[in-house]
Amino acid sequence: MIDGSNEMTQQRETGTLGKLMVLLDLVTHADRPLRFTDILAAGEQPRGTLHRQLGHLVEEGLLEIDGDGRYSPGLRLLELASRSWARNEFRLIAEPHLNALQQLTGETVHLGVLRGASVIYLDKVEGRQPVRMYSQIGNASPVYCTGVGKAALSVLPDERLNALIAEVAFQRFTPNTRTAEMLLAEMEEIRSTGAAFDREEHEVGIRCVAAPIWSEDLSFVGGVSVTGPAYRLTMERLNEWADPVRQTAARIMSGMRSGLGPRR
Amino acid sequence: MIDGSNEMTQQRETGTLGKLMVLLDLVTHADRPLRFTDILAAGEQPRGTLHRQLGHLVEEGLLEIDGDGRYSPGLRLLELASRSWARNEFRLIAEPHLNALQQLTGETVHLGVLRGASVIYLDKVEGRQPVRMYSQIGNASPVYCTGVGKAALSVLPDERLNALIAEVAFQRFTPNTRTAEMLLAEMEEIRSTGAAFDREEHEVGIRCVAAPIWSEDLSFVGGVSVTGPAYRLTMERLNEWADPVRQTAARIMSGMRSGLGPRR
DNA sequence: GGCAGAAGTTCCATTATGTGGAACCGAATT
DNA sequence: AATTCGGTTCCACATAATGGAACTTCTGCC
Repeated sequence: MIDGSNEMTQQRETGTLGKLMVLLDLVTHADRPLRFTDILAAGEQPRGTLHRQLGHLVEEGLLEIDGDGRYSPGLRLLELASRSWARNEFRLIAEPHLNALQQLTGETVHLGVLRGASVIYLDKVEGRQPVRMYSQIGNASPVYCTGVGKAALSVLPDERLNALIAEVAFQRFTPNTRTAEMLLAEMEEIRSTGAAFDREEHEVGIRCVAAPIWSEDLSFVGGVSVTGPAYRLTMERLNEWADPVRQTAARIMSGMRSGLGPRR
Repeated sequence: MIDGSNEMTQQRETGTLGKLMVLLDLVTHADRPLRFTDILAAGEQPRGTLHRQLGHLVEEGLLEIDGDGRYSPGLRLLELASRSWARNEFRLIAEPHLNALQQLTGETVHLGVLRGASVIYLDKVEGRQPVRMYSQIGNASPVYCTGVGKAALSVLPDERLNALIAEVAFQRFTPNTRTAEMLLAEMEEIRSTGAAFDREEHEVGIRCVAAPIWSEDLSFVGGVSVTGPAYRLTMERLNEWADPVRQTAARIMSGMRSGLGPRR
């Protein structure tokens, strides 16, 4: 595995499971239930094979099929994830600190983890909003345009950083979205200050300040952030909050070391 | 497949996937990260086999392994579930009605679906409390001691009802928890009134009233409920709310029929 | 420090499982 | 009645999973 050029060598090394996961991804990523033919057309597998594979996934509850033969994600996924979330050590350690940060700032606080080239949100604490919106938890967002993502990148060694950036397709979400070059340039600043800003780079009108969280061996990299509407979160305000955010990150890391965190 | 006695015939019919799911379940159900040996001791597979299987699951992100070689559920599960939840048709249809019911009662409203002998909570709307998403969502509870569960059972044909009850191991959570016989006896009442009560049967001090929701072909069975502390939810209060709960269920069903629901 | 035992990893001949082309079915469509 | 389309079933074949055993790496423990 320590062959310098690890380019795209890792394609499909999980045998049967890999093929099934491709299907699962296909169905969960679709914005509507898919018919057998739709999936067949995706070209992954021949008819007979596909039919059996889908059958197995349905049997296990990972997919569901309705009367019209349309496939959607199954409840089993929720069940598995629920447990996975409830018992996640990192999240449990972070929870009280996130709450404290929310109280202090009054804005929404996020906890995220780097996974491949995406940030997965592990937790979210909002104020008293009566209206609950899209939960966000479990949601995967691109690294390069989220505070947590940029913060996480900043602690990676150059080698891993470059490898990761190389495999990302940069998409322009707002006029402020970073390109690969801009992102790399920004790393220096983030490394020295220990805080990353999202200046409406993912969504117009949304700003955020984030700090990285990482395990010693970098097997684990993530971050914590405060997010809010630009009209409330002026840049001065964001700067003010950089410090509490960094402190929160520091406390979580200290909890990980002393606690049950991913240690060696 | 149409062999009248479909008893326990369905064991392990999903080949390789089935074996992997057993492992996934094992790890997600454990209350701590498991070592290789722990899983080996569960006796499912011989060493070599198990090693490769775990490797594949880790590779796909369904499991994670820390520096100490301890396995826990992976982030990929959250990612998959998040999408599955966000786009769930049934949940989307129900959402506004759940909110309305919450407003009306001021108590916590749940939306659940029957899956095997468990109720999986699909959504939860609480009052002003900072919403902890996933606190309950995806959670699997026994059918026989939750309002939603009992409501759901009441719309099943006797045959399916009996089969289901036969395979459940009844556990006594509180002095009020129903036995199989009591549950069956109660069905008559629930069927005629269209409402099911949980009179502190799952947790002491918690009551709830629920109404069933089902698709015509019964491919889908669930329910909606209002839950709260016994001191606020007196039995008279619960009776008062039976009607709005039934109405909410009716509205959701009507939404399913006209909307994109699981129709034929 | 070195030894013993346990925990974890790798190997590879065997075989069970998944594969996929082709035939089949049934319900819409013309 | 004939045709197409979406879905399901079948079965000889190839591939991927299996699992026993050998090997390596970690842990104390003396």
